[in-house]
Amino acid sequence: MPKALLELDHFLPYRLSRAAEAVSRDFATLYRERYGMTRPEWRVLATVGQFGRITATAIGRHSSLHKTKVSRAVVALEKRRWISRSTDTDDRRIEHLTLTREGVACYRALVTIAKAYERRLIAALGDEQSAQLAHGLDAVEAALTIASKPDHPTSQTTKLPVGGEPTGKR
Amino acid sequence: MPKALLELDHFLPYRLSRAAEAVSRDFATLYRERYGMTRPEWRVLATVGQFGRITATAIGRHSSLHKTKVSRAVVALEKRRWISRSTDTDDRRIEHLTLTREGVACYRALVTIAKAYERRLIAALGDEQSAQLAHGLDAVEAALTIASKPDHPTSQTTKLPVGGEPTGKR
DNA sequence: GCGAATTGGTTACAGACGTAACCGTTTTAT
DNA sequence: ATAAAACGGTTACGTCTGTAACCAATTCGC
Repeated sequence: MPKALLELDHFLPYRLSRAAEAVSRDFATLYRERYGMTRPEWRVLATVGQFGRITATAIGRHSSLHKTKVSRAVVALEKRRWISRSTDTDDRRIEHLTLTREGVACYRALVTIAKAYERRLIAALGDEQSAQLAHGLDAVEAALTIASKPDHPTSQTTKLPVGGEPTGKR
Repeated sequence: MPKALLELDHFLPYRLSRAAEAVSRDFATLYRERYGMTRPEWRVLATVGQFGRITATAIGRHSSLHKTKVSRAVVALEKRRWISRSTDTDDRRIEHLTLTREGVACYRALVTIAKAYERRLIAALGDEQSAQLAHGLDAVEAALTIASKPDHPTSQTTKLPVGGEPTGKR
């Protein structure tokens, strides 16, 4: 019978969550202090910036954000005049989003900040460990990032296949 | 001049956050469906289970949970009669937390589930990549997990030291 | 062509969150 | 000895979150 004890600080999901949170929080201060942006807003801006012209659902798919988060972030960014909408002419449900001139300026600044941060992070980790981390993350994504239930909350992540049964439950 | 574009899906903090979220969410279904527990409750239970007798602040420190989350989770777990409190006799501010009999039973079941999940996860990643991931996470923790401001929100994580200037970079 | 189902996007609501303020207790400094 | 500071823990409050319900526009099935 296996040890009835779990050391939380060696437990992979916990460690992953913990590390991600620490990095996220650290990085977030950079755009929060400077631009008063929230995490979803940063992601949406980054995604619109990356694609130039994109719809809300595509943003959600690409940035792993729940549709309501995207919707709210878009409203906020629109209010700041960083992005603007234009309804599609063929399908009037669709709204295309683009950066305004100010939006582009802000995006450029944020990209610079983001890249600088990533460089610093990688430097702090060391090239060796950074590469290992990247590989590990690749594997995680491969293991449970699949186009699953079309409606699922954050979409595109699946459960790990269940092999052996822990309890007598079925 | 560096490319004014950031590919979000190659951006390390994003990838880390995404992977962590996917795993967390996947794992969470296991204790949520079975026991109707929230993430903070799971962490608190796991921590009390691991240490046997522990205070609320120590739980927060050890499980990277904000003190209010710990407080609320403890209330919830107490209501389910899975943990119980006892005020310290020497210092009446301190409350020691322990698992009740039912709490222990539940903890044991959850540990089994957790370990099984971790095994499945590691199997899905492959031993090689799992090890790399673990090393990468070690590095992240080393890079920004330091006993910092005593009051800081989630405590014990620091900012990355700011070194060179982004603009004038070679 | 027309009702049912689907889709893009927003919103109402209830719960979860973090900040800050707080209470009672202990420690520190004088 | 006592006032101030520190500490363990809870709570009030405004914000953020996800679920589900919703609206309008489009597509599907027949």
